[in-house]
Amino acid sequence: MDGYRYDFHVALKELPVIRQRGACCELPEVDARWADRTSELMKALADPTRLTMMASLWKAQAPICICDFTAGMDLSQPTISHHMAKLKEAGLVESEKRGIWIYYRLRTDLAVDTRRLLAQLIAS
Amino acid sequence: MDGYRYDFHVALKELPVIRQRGACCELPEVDARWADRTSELMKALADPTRLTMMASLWKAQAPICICDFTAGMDLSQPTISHHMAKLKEAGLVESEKRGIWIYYRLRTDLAVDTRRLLAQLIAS
DNA sequence: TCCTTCGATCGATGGATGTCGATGGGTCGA
DNA sequence: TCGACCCATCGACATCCATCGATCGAAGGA
Repeated sequence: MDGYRYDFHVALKELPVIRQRGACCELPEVDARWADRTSELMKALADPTRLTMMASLWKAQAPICICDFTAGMDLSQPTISHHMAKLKEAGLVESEKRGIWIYYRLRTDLAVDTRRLLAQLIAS
Repeated sequence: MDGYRYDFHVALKELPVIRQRGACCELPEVDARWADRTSELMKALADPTRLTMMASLWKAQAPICICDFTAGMDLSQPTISHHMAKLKEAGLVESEKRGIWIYYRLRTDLAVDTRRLLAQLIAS
């Protein structure tokens, strides 16, 4: 690990900071747009139903008819539709109509970062 | 890429499924406990303030006094405290008192998966 | 042309969540 | 001992969100 940085296991007593009451220190720079964008992605994944949908699509590596989710998950059809719409709005999935059925799949143009994140998430 | 799996770019017309009205197909198995546990983690990260806190702690690689967050972020002191409590409840950070100050840092015993996830998230 | 199935949308509802002011306990310098 | 500072907690409030029943348009078989 980089010797110029503190290790995770650094003890508090080794802190080189001399505190004064009423005086605070600088924080590392964090891009606000990154935080907003990333929190939107996290919100899209912050639900067990949507996570299950994403994992199913990831594992299937193929489009899945939404009727299969409706039949296989213990939720009403409007709720399933609502969750899938959220995933679509977040840019994670896309849909295609085929007769009376609508198939969903992972966006084929997912960002590499996003795909790596999903791999990390679902493989764990 | 693994030839035994469908590529992400598989076209819908190549689907080997013959649909019948009223009949649905099986979904890939997804562990419900995984979904619940992971969604809790996503919830903890589904807020720009908390993401900024996590990124700060990650980048600093050192404990940070919560007074620095209170001074540096445009939110009230109770709100900052509330968000940090959420991160703590999610098992992402730990705290230690030092005089009148309280320092937070990433949990030293973070799961490897969780740490990899954070690295993936914050590096992007 | 009817009737069934599929799936999105609407409206309502109960619960979760982000935010803040007020308060109180803890710590330490004067 | 007193006052200033740090920070968690509480209560209140507005907003967001997951869920469902009802409804409607689209597609296609009978």
